[in-house]
Amino acid sequence: MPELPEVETVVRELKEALPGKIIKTVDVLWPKTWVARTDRPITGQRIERITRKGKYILVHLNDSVLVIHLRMTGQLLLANANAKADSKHLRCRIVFTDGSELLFNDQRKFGRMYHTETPDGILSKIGKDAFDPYCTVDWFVKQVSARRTGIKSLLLSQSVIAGLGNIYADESLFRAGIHPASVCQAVPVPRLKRLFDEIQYVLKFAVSHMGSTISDYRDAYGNVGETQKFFQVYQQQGKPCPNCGNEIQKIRVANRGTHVCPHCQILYR
DNA sequence: CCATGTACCTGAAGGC
DNA sequence: TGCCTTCAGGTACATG
Repeated sequence: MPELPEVETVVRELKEALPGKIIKTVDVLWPKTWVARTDRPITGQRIERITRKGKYILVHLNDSVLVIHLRMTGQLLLANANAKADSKHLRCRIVFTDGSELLFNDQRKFGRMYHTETPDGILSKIGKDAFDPYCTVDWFVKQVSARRTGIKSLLLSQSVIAGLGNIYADESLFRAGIHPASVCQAVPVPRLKRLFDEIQYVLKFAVSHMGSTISDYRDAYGNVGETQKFFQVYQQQGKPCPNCGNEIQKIRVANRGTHVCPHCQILYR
């Protein structure tokens, strides 16, 4: 489900609602959801601030950090809002001393909440967040042009740019005119620069439209996103390409469903 | 280093 | 109706 724009939308809402709250209790309803990597008690801790790197949400407490990944179907919902707990898929409930709650729903149970003192152990495995000021076009080109892997595979790996998933990788590659199965090293530098710009555009556009809802994604207030109304290739197979009118194809790249216009997107190998 | 397959899970959709 | 297969926004890990 959630890629950078969806996670960013939730983070912006949590930033408004959570700082200052004190954790009273944590109820874990599906044990694998909660990964304790510290012995420090979470109860009694105060929320200082909320940050994000790639698709990870960091809830900074006064004495530890809660690192959350929503994976495919995770939802963080602020109770007391118009969002109600979907009790069937509720995996974790954090209750605050003021009576409000943060609920973690997750139909497929892939999502995780890591309680740790050292979030770097998790975050150092991924590259730079797409919106990190140090994630520049020159840095991106240098990283990508040195690799021999497939371009879509690299974008999905989070190892260079963190935040893209299947939707925005397909949309960015389409806008840049690069076939997803292209080999990184073979893509001309001007094309890579274009790709960097399109990634920035696609992600910012999606943030400004509150992310995409295919089925499960909801923001912290239970609202759906709007970006799915603007997809150019994702789930548009069989429809005409907005550029050339040829049919959008659905193929398999990096073992993922991949949407492509074979006419507009050049295969570099 | 890289590609591929599998595992983790539930549920919707399509074929028969 | 029901049974079976496939697929889904993500990532970690094992195996060549």
